[in-house]
Amino acid sequence: MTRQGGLSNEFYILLMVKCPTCQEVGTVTKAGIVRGRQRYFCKLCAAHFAPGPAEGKPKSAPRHQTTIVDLARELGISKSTVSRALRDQPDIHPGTRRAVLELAQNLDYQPNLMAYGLVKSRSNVIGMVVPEFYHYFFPNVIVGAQEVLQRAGYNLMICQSAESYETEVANVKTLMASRVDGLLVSLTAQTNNVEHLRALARRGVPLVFFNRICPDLDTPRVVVDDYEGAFGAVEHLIAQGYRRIAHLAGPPALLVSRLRQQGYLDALAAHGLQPDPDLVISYDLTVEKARIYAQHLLNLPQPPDAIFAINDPTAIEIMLVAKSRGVRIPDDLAVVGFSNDPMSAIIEPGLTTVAQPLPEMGRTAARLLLEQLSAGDDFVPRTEVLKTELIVRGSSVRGA
Amino acid sequence: MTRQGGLSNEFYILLMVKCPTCQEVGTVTKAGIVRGRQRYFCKLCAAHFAPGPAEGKPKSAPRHQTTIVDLARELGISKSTVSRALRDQPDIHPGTRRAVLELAQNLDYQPNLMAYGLVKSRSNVIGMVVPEFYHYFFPNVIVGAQEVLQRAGYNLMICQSAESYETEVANVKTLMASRVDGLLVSLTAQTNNVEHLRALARRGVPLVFFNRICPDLDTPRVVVDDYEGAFGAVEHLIAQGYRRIAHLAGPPALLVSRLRQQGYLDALAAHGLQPDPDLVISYDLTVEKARIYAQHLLNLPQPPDAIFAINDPTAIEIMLVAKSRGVRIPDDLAVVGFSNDPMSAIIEPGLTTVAQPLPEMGRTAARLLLEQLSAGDDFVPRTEVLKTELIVRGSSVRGA
DNA sequence: CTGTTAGCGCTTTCAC
DNA sequence: GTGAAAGCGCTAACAG
Repeated sequence: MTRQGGLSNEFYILLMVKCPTCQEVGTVTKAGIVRGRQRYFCKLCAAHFAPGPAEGKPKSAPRHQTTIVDLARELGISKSTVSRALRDQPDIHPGTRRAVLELAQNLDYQPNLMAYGLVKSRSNVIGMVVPEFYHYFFPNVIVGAQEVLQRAGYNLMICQSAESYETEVANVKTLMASRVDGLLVSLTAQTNNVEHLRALARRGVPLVFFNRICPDLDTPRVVVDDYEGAFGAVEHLIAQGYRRIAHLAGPPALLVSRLRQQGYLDALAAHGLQPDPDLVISYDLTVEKARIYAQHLLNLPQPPDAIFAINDPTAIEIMLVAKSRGVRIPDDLAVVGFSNDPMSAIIEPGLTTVAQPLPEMGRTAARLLLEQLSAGDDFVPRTEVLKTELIVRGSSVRGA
Repeated sequence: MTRQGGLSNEFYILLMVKCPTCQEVGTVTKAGIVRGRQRYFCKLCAAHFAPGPAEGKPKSAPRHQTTIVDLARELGISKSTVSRALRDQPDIHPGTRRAVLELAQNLDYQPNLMAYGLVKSRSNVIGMVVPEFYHYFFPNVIVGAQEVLQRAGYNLMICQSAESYETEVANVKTLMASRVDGLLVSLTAQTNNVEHLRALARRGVPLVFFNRICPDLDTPRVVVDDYEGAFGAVEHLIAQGYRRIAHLAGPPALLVSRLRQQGYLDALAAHGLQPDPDLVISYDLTVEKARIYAQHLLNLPQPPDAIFAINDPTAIEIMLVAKSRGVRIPDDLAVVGFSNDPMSAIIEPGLTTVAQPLPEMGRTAARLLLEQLSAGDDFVPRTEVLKTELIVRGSSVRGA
């Protein structure tokens, strides 16, 4: 019996004590675990922390899952009749149906989706590929997508590409091996070859991109109005009196980056501000780089008086750097992010940010996929553009 | 052609403009989209935002996925030989193997995992049921679990029970219908009937609990040392001179809650402090309730001078409430959380918290499952206890 | 209304 | 070395 956890030792004890978990006082009859600080659990609770007794373990596990053949045999009818009864088909004797349903219930029958999928050539599983799900963004999109898909009888299989192109390709491959019925994809920041996806699209595999969409593929897409959101955010900064506005942008490979950057530039232009190339930096969205570029911007001979960041994690990193240097926000420096990550409400001052309807993005992507699934070749791909909303907080309002 | 997004209108334009996306200047030849603020995209970019032309769309999609029969036919050999070649079995002519592998490559053959699963009675999919994945906690556990499982050739199918018992039961059912090879489970806060899981355990379905474990089931488990972590956190508060220490606890249904609470109580006792029942409140982990109870505690005739919270979201809510009332942290009130959510480093003052090795928890749970998968009935369940670490920040250190 | 038959894509004896 | 045949659990004609 090996142990990998942080445990040190274990032995049997017999002692009158109070169990720290359930408060029961009595004789400790089971293995207790000794750690730096000694604790004695009651029988029940000790069992949770000690290796199980393997007592009642059925040696030859009755691993068998009930099948329709079992039901048929039991009822003395054919398996096709069982199948029909189970799927509520018209031509079936009510009595038979009732009997089947009842037995299925009793024997805890669960249809084997693999067998079902094999004959129907569909898995009822949707694959999803996201770059990461550490942050606020993707988990919330996933939640929305799952809501819609679940309701439609689909399961979600989620893979994270970890912002790696190779992993993304591998993920897609794995999902296709599982014969997912469709794919929800948000590209990595380094994906510029989309042959792995183009091949699927060509083959007719339903494909929906969201957020990190693929410009070269004629598939449905869900995005927020990044351009508009960025434009509005920068316009807000200008309205607040900031003039030397920098932009910490994402990698140009992402359309999102390009659109937000263009929104930034156009907003400056619209208000007669000359863009300064020194104030626009594209980076790879890693925390370390965010810190470095924030430092860099603040070290400039003529530092910016405001920074519009590609997203909230970036903006927050900027704020932390600024604060650590004694740069006052928003007096010396305004900061605006993108996403309305909960952190933006927590940090002080609050971070002004462009909110995106995340679960709605997931829901929309899922709906688009379902539509495509049912419409088949008649489906005409389209792009859904969701609205953003500027959330103004202290980081961009002087004297607030 | 219907539109659901926030779009208003669309029409065709012909104009010399600069595309806001790619900067290309030229004649706009494609559908542009008019919004509140007008924008004209270049041909390429416009395509992203306009409904696709459905031009090159192959009407009768060659949806067919290559099978081993295709390969066999093409090579004039039997499908069994192809099967053997594909899975690198011994008795096969090197030349045949090479030919098969090459053709498979060319025809982009992907084994059908459903068919494979059907004959092997295994899906190579692991199911996971988590209460939520909005917060920091579960996504990070998932990442760790996925890392290990992926490497072992398994896919993860994740369901969220949304802290609802019924949903949890439904999730487990769905996953079992997909014939997942094993289950990674973290219970909802309201699950006190575990028959749905006991049935699986009895049937020999590999089952690992993590974090929100099930005390009544003799399965492998992964937890952090909640008792110890809580004890240490409260001991720290005492060392800092706080004496009237409250505890905002989780629902007693969760062992995690009970253990942390006991750690709290024992730490008080160990330092000769009398626990005050008014200062211990169990709640359901919803934000609204956190706020209410935080208010309640601060409204007490004799309010606490410190609060140990069941987790970081709770602690942060407490801090927000305190700050909004002008209660100074840590002078008037110390706060300690549990989890080391990134927010705890962002909020001011920084939140002292008990860090848990999240991805490690996922990895350990996955490893335990894999072990069980390969050991079968010989597997002896055990509980892995991971270490916590107290991260001391400003919220609990006076004059810091 | 129900049973029979074939087959989804793959692995696996068992022959040759 | 390779092929033929059976079968995983289920659905879907096609007969009765």
